[in-house]
Amino acid sequence: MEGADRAVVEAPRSLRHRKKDRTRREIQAEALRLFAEKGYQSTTVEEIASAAEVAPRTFFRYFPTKEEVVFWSEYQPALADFVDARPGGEPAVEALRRGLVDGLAVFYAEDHDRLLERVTLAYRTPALHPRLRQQQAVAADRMAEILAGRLGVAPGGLEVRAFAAAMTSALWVAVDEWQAHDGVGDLGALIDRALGTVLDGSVATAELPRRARTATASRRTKRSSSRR
Amino acid sequence: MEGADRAVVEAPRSLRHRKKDRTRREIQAEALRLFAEKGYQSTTVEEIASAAEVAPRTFFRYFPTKEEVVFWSEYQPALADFVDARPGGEPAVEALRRGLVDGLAVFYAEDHDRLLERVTLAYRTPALHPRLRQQQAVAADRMAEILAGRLGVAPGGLEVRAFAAAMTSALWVAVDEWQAHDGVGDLGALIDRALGTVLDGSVATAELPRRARTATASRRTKRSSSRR
Amino acid sequence: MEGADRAVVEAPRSLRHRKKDRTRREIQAEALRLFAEKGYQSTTVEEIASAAEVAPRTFFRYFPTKEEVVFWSEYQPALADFVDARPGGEPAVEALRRGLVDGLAVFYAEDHDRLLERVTLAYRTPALHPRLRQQQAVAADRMAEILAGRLGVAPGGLEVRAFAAAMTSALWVAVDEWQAHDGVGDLGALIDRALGTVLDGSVATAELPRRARTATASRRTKRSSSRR
Amino acid sequence: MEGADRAVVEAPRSLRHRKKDRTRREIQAEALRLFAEKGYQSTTVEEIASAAEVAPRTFFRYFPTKEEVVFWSEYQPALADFVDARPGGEPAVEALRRGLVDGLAVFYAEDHDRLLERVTLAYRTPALHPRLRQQQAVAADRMAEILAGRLGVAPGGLEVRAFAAAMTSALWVAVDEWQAHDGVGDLGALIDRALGTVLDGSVATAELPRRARTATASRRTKRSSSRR
DNA sequence: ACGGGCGGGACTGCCCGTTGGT
DNA sequence: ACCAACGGGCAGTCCCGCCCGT
Repeated sequence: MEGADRAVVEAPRSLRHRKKDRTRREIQAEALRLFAEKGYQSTTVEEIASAAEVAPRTFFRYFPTKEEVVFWSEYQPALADFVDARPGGEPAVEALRRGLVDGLAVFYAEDHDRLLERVTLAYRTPALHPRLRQQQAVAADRMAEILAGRLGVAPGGLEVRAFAAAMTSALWVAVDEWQAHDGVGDLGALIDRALGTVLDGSVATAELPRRARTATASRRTKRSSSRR
Repeated sequence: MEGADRAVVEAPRSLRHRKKDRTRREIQAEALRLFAEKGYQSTTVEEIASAAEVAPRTFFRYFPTKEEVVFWSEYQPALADFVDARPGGEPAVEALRRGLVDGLAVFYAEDHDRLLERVTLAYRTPALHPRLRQQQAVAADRMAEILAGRLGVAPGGLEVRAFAAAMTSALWVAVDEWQAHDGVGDLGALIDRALGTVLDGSVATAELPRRARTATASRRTKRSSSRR
Repeated sequence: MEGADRAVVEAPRSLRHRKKDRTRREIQAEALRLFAEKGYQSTTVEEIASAAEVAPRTFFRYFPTKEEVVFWSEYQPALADFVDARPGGEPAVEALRRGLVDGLAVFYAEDHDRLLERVTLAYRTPALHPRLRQQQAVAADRMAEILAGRLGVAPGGLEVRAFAAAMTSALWVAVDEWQAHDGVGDLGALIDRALGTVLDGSVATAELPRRARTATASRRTKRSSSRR
Repeated sequence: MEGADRAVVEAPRSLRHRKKDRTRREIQAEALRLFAEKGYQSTTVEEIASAAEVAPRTFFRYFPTKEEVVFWSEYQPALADFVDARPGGEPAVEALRRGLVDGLAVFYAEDHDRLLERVTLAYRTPALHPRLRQQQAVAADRMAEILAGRLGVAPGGLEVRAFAAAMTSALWVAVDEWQAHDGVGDLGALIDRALGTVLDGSVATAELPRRARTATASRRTKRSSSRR
């Protein structure tokens, strides 16, 4: 019961704060609209500001960078927290897997379309990838902390960090796959497959079939840079 | 074995290219000197250019961005290639682990100090983290290709990508740990530990000790932002 | 003699004013601390405000500009007033010279270190030079008024203004010299030498030694910009 | 003969340079026009840029600050150089006085109106005073160098610097007086009076008439801040 | 009066397309 | 024909003003 409270019911903010949040939402809405219309790169902050009827200077008061307007959400989901909320009896990996699925329920519930819009925009805009990866890095750090907590070890240890980073990376591959199919398909199942692959060494211990060597070599040439 | 050769011995470039590389090295040397003196952020491209006695515009002809001057190396080692060069008989995970260690031998051999300087600069400069993570993402993609090749499956599959991403992430944690200790310590051993942690599931299946639950909960409040 | 008193003993301000002055001192103290740590330019008003635990807006209520926080002093000495306080029998130039020395006694007495800190900061920070020179200009105007009063002529006259400006300029050169040596050495003596040089014409009427002409000409090329 | 060359005939610049100078003149012309129309402060750089048909960014390539557009002149007169050009036989003070008058001849000759416009704008716009005073400070430093050269002493000496600063200050009072009367009247004569006042201690040694004391005191209240 | 929100203008840094000179 | 310089564009930061509510 208090668990639900913690996640959803916020203290009724002061009127001042409410107004600020409204402005922030307003700016984000206009920005996303413009991004959809003419692309992220070719939309300038000045255009966003004037569409939202604020001064350019004000835009930067609400969002420290242009990227942030894509990544901000009024209910910061913090996937890792759902892992933290799992009961203590579960093995770490189980808590991790189930915690993420718990989180997704909220994801799906709240404003599904807006969320999908932001995620696809982030994944499909090269200029946003740096920021996207930072998000992942933060998530990995957070995950390491939580895991360390569950296991009773120091959070800075190589093993914990490595494991947390590996899990988080696999997770994001699942999200990538999900958005690549425009959000159709069950994200939970994708995550299960992604994490599972790592956990049961099915891929790891497989041997190389005879003919594969050459196939690999020929594929090397058609790499393309995905930068910028 | 000739596979490894292919990665290292380059066709002797045309004289033209050699001259360009010399200029590139020159610019990089001046840039790294200035970065060490006054920091990455507070060194402007203009300063680098004038120190290297080229026009600012010319700087960008040699390096597409300011970041690149840190990441460029005349012998791009491409860790993934060393994995590719492992004999076909090995299980995938073994090839991966040993391939990386092979690569490190080259790393250590070639201009160890300059390399360490660039790596530590990249890891300790927040402004360079985005580019650093992109490097990792590219490595993960490459790894997925190679693994897919060895296993005879399509490189875009969720499972392969997830596994490759996970391994790569763990790898970079090891590198981070290594540079955090200023390059003392055996990078190979660190990598072994990092990858091993993921592969043998020791962390994954561990259960939560009795007292840990509460410790975790109490730790939640004192989170500090590690951004910027 | 009571003239001197008038300049120093202030009516005991209302309690309101006292509180304001205390806040002002508080802000100034934090600002000077930050300036010493990270330089004037790279310290933002916002940082100062938050260090002094006031709103940024409030900073500007106490100090009209960021510069002012360096130049403000709770006992504004107003050098010129000390000249004004000299007895009427003295020749103008004598009053001027002695008045300044009188003022310095107070300077030295009151919080010598804080004063030196502010003065050296002002002199060594290019961004503060404009404000510093304005200070000098105001002092020159005030001096012209006082001289005009002593001589019974209009204060706007060319001659009086020129003379006052000349004296004031020479005075500040002495101060500059003093701070350049970190405040060691007798400021009074430096001022005597500076003013004396102007008054006795020793420099003015000296002739050019034989060889100097060419030396001058050759020196012209190696001028370096001292700006910024 | 080469003396004249040095001052007037420049090496015929490359076409590139000529074009740059033309653009610079163009920007300055538009800026001064706008300043005259609507005042310095209320003219934005953006307006100037668009009037001159360049990008705002380009404005700053030509003039590092908005102030500079007022102070720049294609033939930098460098008053001090004219002092330097006086024959070696003259006493220093005589060279100084005559050198300045020599310089004025050129001033008057070249585009008198434009010059007067810039000078009056600078003197009558409080926002430009800081920059104006910096100009004076640079002139004083230059003067100290030249005097030191003529006298065969080090240019950093207190006496030389003090004397040079004093002379320069007096000089600028004369210029101020001149512009205050809209440029009518003989600037040369004003300068003679200003410098003369300092050199023959007429003001310095005068005694205070009986009644002056009180006059001074009463005047003290009506001081007004000339800031901003 | 005091804090806060907001606006605005100067200025900088990175990066890129174009053009003109050698 | 190349290639450096010129000019442009956009994000972002800082100082400081105005107006609002308290």
